[in-house]
Amino acid sequence: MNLRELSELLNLSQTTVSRALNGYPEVSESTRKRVTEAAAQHNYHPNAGAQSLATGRSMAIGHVMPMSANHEMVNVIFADFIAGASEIYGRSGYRMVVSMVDDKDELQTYRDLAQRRSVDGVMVHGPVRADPRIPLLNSLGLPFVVHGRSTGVEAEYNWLDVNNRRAIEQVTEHLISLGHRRIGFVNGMEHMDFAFRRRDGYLSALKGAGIPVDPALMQSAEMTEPAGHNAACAMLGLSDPATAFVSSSIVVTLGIRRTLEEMNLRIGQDISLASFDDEISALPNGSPEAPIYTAARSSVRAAGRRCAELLLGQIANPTRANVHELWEADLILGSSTRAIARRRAG
Amino acid sequence: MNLRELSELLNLSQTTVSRALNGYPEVSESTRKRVTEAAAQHNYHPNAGAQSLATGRSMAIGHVMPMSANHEMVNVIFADFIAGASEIYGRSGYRMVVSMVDDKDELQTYRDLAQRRSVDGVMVHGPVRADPRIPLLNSLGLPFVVHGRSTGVEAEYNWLDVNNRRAIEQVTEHLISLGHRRIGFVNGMEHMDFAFRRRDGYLSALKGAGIPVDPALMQSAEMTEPAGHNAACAMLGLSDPATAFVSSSIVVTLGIRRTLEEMNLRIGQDISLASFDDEISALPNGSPEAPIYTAARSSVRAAGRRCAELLLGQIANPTRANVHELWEADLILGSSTRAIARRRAG
DNA sequence: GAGTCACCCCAAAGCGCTTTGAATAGGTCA
DNA sequence: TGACCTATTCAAAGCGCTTTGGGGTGACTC
Repeated sequence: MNLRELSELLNLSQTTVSRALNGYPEVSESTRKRVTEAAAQHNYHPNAGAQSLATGRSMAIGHVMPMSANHEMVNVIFADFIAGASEIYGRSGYRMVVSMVDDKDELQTYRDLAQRRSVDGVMVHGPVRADPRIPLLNSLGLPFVVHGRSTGVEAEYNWLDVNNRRAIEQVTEHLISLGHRRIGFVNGMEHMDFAFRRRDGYLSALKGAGIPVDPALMQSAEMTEPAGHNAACAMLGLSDPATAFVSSSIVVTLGIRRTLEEMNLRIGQDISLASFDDEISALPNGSPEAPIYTAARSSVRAAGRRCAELLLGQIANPTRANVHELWEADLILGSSTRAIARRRAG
Repeated sequence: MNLRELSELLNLSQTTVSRALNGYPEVSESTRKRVTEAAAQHNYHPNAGAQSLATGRSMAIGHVMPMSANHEMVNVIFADFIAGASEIYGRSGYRMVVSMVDDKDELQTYRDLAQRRSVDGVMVHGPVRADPRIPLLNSLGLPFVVHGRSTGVEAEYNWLDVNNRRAIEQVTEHLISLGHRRIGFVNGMEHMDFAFRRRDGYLSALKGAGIPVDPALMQSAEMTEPAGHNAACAMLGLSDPATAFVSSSIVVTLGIRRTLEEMNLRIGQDISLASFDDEISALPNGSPEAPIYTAARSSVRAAGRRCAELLLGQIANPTRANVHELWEADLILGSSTRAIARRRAG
């Protein structure tokens, strides 16, 4: 069933049927009703390719994930983010096209998307420092929103970011206020912009308290369970071991926790544990009343929703000024942090 | 830059340029070279909508996720699955379009996709028992592959499934062989086909060993960390408590583990823990040499790759007979299961 | 009763590509 | 030299939709 057939069926022109379906005013309510009913009855939906050819709009948003990011936690975060974004797209009739590409093909992928007009805009995930995608997309004229920011890019662009620096500064300050001075920092890969900023926050908190920086208490690695385990093993094995940890995600925290168990150390009592918490849906951090981990929390899914709104807004109104949103993370006090205690024997 | 402009630039007809780019034989190698070079230089890529209109193929695969499944673990699994599928799509020039839809709209979404011709095939995720999507897709004539199976659907269709029944039967048998008779089973939602089959496997292992079934040792809930925690609390609080657990995923196992810690029970020593392990990339189950959890393991990402291959094969050759693949999970023996021990005091 | 205005509807062009069927060159052979 | 291939290239139609620029019809005004 295509438009021509439908219009013949109704004894109307294609124009009228098209207008009726697309809500144009110059068609009477009675014919509109007749048309929409017939369309529903015969399950008519306009051909996507034809529509995009005729309108120049594809009604699709591109999400490009570099494969390398895939090995990490980013994968899980990505899932929650697109779940949020999808909600918004769905409401506005947009589809989401996801491509996972080799890093080396990534820029070419954007050029390709732009040239083929297969998407009306793109979402930029996991920005690194001086991210080359941003100037490229600006030059391509393809609307985009960055989830995060990129230090070292002076161009203007739409972004929504969590105040990663402040969030980690805050949890570190919290640990310091509890008396900790040997605080292990288990960070993500620091070429990623968010990890770079978190490092800043950690260092700034130490500096504010006059605590010397010990490189042995800082790790930068993929945000996985084993990475947390390794880091904790190393930092607890020091002659002057860590008494607390700041971790980059709940998954990393699970790895740290495994180390504590192996060493028979009790969370909260013997060692304090604070995290950045992306609110991954499968891994809730306890109940709202009784959070397990002290954390700086910010919902990835909510970010996905908002980024999608910003992007659709930009597409609807291309001359709109760029939007920048900096979200503060919520500080959640859980049972995993306590005033410093002497290490248990054993 | 479109085809017309490119052809004018080269002083060739659109036909010749199109054929040169699409590898048709009736164009000389010298002009083909000239054309491809000019196309690369001007970053020409054919307009997606026009191409799909002209060929009738959209070069896209649809992945529809019902929103309800979203709250669960399924989300994380979904991410790994599509990462695998993407690899295959990318190689063949296919794109992936993802829609997350309200459950009530799901069937309509498939009708819509088929009618609009916005995808050449779809992947069916998270089949439930007697899944209505399967007969619908069959009637729509849209090629599809089911990741899993659907008990109660007698129609023919392509599927790839893990032998969930046998996998859980095996880990349960393993626990029984270690002397456990009070084995808690923390399952996913049993309207999902995979969970239904796993239940079967659990029951069959008990039956084989002549162990009575205790409903208090069986839970069916979403596959989250808190669900594991709750189940473990309940089953360890019984007058005749569980001495071992079979869990439906590593995430659930983490919740069980939390309960054990709270109760000061040591994994492996005081309580045994076995899981189904989907090999989520962010949550590796220890190292290959030293797995933490005893588990039936099967890679979701590999399944994504294979399902994508099956689907593209079906599209390329629509008259091909349906393919059914049943994968056996690998039994991994970790340090979390041991011969039954008396409960520690305390 | 002619002119004016809404209101509703239509024919046809055009989006950028693929593909059919035909035309043009350049060689070969009798 | 002209007929006949073969190897290249081309003009034009068509995919299914939107949208421009009219046109007809009745009601209403003067």
